[in-house]
Amino acid sequence: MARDDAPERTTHADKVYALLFGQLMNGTFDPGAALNIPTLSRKFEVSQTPIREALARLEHTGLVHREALRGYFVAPLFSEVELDKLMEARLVLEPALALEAGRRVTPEFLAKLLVPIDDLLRLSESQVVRSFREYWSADEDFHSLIAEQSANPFLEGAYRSLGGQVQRFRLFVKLGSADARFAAAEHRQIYDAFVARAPEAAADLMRHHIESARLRALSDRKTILANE
Amino acid sequence: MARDDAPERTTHADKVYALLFGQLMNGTFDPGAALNIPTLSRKFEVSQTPIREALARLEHTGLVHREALRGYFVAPLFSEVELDKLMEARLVLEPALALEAGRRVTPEFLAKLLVPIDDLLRLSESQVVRSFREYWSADEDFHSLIAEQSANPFLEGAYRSLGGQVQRFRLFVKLGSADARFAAAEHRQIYDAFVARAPEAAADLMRHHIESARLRALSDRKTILANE
DNA sequence: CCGCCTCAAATTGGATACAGTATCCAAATG
DNA sequence: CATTTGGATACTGTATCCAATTTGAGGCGG
Repeated sequence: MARDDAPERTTHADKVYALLFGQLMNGTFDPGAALNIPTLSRKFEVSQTPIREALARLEHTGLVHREALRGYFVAPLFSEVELDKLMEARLVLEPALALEAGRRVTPEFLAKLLVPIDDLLRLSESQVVRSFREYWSADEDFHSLIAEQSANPFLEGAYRSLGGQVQRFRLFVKLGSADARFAAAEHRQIYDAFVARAPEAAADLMRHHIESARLRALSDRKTILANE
Repeated sequence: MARDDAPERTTHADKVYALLFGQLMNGTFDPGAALNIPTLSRKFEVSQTPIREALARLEHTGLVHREALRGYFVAPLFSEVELDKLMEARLVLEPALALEAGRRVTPEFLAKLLVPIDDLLRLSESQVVRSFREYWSADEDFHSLIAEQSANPFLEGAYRSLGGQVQRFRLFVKLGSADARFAAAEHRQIYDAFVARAPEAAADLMRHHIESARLRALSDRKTILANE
């Protein structure tokens, strides 16, 4: 009994999944907070069944975790150690993704890749204070497009299995616009390597980019006390 | 430490998950077969809700996939191309896991690792024809223990995101006992590198092991026509 | 070949059973 | 008299079931 009887191609469970995903990304919920099903059911005005399914599917993103017979909870924030281990994992995966993507460069890929690069550059040069989400969205798009272009679903899947974690990182680290400028420049160098059809160079530059990001993250790290 | 002294507390959803997982691993279902919820509900004698939850959780293993408004299906078998890409992904992840594990070698780790190594060796020398599952279980345990010892939950998670895929591979490739002998020997070499506290050597040997396995898989490859 | 009809299956809504937790009251203790 | 403690009770939330609704697919007649 949907109140908007438009021809929906999406199920309630899909909509709840998307809504919760967005809210978790935006930090709407406190880390560790309980996600109890009857409350969410009332909040989203659907019954408990689609909520339950959406939560089950969110579990593998790392944004939500489940304790048997206790329910679902928002994943806790990262410790410094975890942050470091995440970056180490990215250091393993992303150069390999860049290498494979570099072997499959197409004009369309280059065109699509330019969008998040320019976005990040523009944001970093803007005097206006922007939300973290904008920076991260541009950064994430860049890395995500490369993962896609690797043409290896398993490698891409392994990268995406870190995806939710990467976003939780977003809530823990304050990225200054100076950092964003560095990142934008590094993205551009990787792009240039793609243009030059130099996969190994792209992989090396990606390794360097992530190592730099890791250092920036560890030095600039601050817990989020104020809101965005 | 919660100990279940009086009532053993497992939910129906957990039991259904474990049962389905085992049956999917054993190839009880045909690839691509529909897994419809009412039928499973009758079969396992529980209602549809725990079935639904178990399937949602199984989706992340790659053993099962879902099409919106059409239901759940057993994942299809691998093509040769996919098999190759899976091995490529393992080639990225597993040397890195071996490297990290090699930096954290403990006597307990070595002791636990010896078990699947010996199992595989014993199986490969046995004259009796054994089921694929036994070979694969020993092989999987070996690699899984190393992933665990890496002490990087993200890297380990990325490896495990391939886990179900690795098992689907099992249904596609016929591993002869000759191959198992090679694998057992290679496992032993990696073990020796761990004993010698030589992480880089362990990583190199792991790379070599997976490359060899890849070649063996591609040359020996046969679709499964007969059962185990 | 096309549209209608029928059926099976997914999806959803709500009700129930059950367990764990918090709360409150009163008796016992210092 | 204040404080603590035992236990009963209310409440919250998960896990489960079942019934109702909606959608998709295939058969049948035009």
